[in-house]
Amino acid sequence: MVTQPVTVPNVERIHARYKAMLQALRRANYRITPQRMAVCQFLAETRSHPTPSEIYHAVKEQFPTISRATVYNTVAVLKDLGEIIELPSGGSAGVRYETDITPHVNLTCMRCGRIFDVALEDLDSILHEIDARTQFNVTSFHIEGYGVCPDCQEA
Amino acid sequence: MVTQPVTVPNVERIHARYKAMLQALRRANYRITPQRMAVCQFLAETRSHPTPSEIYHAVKEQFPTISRATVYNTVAVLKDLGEIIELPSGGSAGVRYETDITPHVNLTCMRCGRIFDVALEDLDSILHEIDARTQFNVTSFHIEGYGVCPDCQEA
DNA sequence: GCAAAAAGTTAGAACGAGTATAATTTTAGA
DNA sequence: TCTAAAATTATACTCGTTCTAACTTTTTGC
Ligand SMILES: [Mn+2]
Ligand SMILES: [Mn+2]
Ligand SMILES: [Zn+2]
Ligand SMILES: [Zn+2]
Repeated sequence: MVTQPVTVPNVERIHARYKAMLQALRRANYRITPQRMAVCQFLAETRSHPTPSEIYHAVKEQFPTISRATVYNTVAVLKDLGEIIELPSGGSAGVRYETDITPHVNLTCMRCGRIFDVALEDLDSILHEIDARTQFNVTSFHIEGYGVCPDCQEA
Repeated sequence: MVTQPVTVPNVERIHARYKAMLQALRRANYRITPQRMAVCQFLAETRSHPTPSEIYHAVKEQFPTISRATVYNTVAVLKDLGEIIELPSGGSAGVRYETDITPHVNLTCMRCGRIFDVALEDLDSILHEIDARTQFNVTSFHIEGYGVCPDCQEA
């Protein structure tokens, strides 16, 4: 039902994600800078699948001197570390970042542009089937659906 | 095994796809121009998931006066008609077009960049499950896997 | 502590995919 | 053949992303 499986209270989940991101940076010998902390904080809080520009503006409010280059650099590092996932985009739209790294399906509304999360069991049965049928070494995969969200169907 | 289910001989399949594209254009009252025929010809032949730029250069060899705008216009029309599918892309890479509209999974090799097709049964059982679990009206969806192809694993 | 080296941040330039525009050419149908 | 509508073309433009070089901060070695 276009909701995320809420098993952990939000405040705790956010804090856990934030700590995990910083921990991942530390483990890979990246330095923990105020800018990176601010970006991680925002990414841990949001559920909006933000674009780099949205991250930039959000962080800028609390941290007015941050530059776009730092945002791009930080998300690139977090992506390499597997803490966030880059969502491919079509046409001239920019990329978005997936901050919920638990396997799920993203449904993009072609009217309002929002992305909704759907938990689906057996997601990795797909991975197993691919493994069984190819010599390809698949490290990640994602499923995107496109259509019209409930809100936009009414209007 | 990173192959496409070859049920129809290639030459016939290509010709059938080509005719289907022109037919779709005609049905929707688009005019059949030499430029559109050349683009459709290339799209029917290729299995390379080409970018607009690759289409442009390929068609330019047989049709030196074609412009990029015409390529963009033509693929937009063919996409609207459902004859090709736009594959979202990450970062600064351009979109690619899926010319095989039968449901299958695309596996992208992160070393060599090639995209491989995998036929997978139960693809639309996923669609059904999404339907059952959401109010979202899903019109299309696709699955992409990322990893290392057999060739690149050896090297 | 102090200097040198390394890593990170920053503003702005550069790049390139994709879109918009307007003049010209071509098509389809009467 | 003639005409109106549609398509093609070169070009300008937009904007997301990457690159660059100067500057700042942090770490390292003495
Ligand atoms: Mn999501
Ligand atoms: Mn494919
Ligand atoms: Zn919507
Ligand atoms: Zn490869």
